[in-house]
Amino acid sequence: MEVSSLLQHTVDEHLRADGDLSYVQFQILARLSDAKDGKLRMTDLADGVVYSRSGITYQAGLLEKRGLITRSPAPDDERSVIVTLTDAGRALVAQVLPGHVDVVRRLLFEPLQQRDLTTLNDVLGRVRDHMRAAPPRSAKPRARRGRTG
Amino acid sequence: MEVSSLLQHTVDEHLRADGDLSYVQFQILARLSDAKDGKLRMTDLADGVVYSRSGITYQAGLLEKRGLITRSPAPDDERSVIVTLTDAGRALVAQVLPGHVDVVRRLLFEPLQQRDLTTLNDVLGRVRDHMRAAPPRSAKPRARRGRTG
DNA sequence: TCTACTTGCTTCGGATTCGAAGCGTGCTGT
DNA sequence: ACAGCACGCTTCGAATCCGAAGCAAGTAGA
Repeated sequence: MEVSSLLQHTVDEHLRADGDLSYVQFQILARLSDAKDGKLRMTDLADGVVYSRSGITYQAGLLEKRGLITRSPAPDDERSVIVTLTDAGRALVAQVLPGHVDVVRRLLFEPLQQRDLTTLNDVLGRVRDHMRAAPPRSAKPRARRGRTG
Repeated sequence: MEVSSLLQHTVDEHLRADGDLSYVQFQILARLSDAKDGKLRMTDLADGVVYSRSGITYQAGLLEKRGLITRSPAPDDERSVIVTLTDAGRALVAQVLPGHVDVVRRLLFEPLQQRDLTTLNDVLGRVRDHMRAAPPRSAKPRARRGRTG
């Protein structure tokens, strides 16, 4: 619980310094950059980044303000919003990505052997399958956030 | 980046439902419960939980309001604040801990073999050492948080 | 068509977080 | 003793996040 937070913090810092992006914003842009045509629905972004829907709305607002993405209604489903990576957005990803990869490599991958990576991948895959098999989605409305004090 | 967040989310939910605690608050209480006499300085808590100092102050305020901890000046250093776990705090940890352990076991440890755990421990230890050896603490004051919009 | 339910997104309110700045306290060198 | 710096904590302002509630669009059944 300390390795992950130091890595997280370092990555955050690099992204902030090198492109004024939060990690979440970077994830969004990266996902778009991977997607066909650089287009995704809001929901797909949210599912990918584990965010709440409202969180994606918030971040998309920020990214749109900066001209890194655009939002437009989907032609086939009037409810959906299609998020599109702009040229500026693509350029920013290209600018930040190498340094990001480098940071992660230096902090996480460098001390590992190929054997470790294989094992890690294996293990994480098993955990993922296990979670998918029995998703603990219950969200009982007990004991809300604010105490009534 | 999905395994960890689902685990995190599930753990959060359990702690909230079972003791109205955030994960961070649980970490603080657990750390105190491990400490000798149930006493720690604010700084030691912050270092353990990776928090900023101000974050610990905030959470300690909440926990103190609920009577789970107390804060008192350190006898040997007038600057320090000693956080002490109250009986109520200790009781709450005892109430929440079994379920917490159970959640983590079911989600994370169950699908793993003993061999995996050994490897994971090994690998994480190596990463940790690597990070400690070359701590990337720089915090350049470039590109602050708020854009001047 | 009308109703009820589902889906996709946004708005709103509140909680949590961080960093910078501030304030005492402790330490060191002169 | 005094100046200067380091340390420990809190306060403050702003950013980021989530869940509940709301709204619009789609879907299924009578």
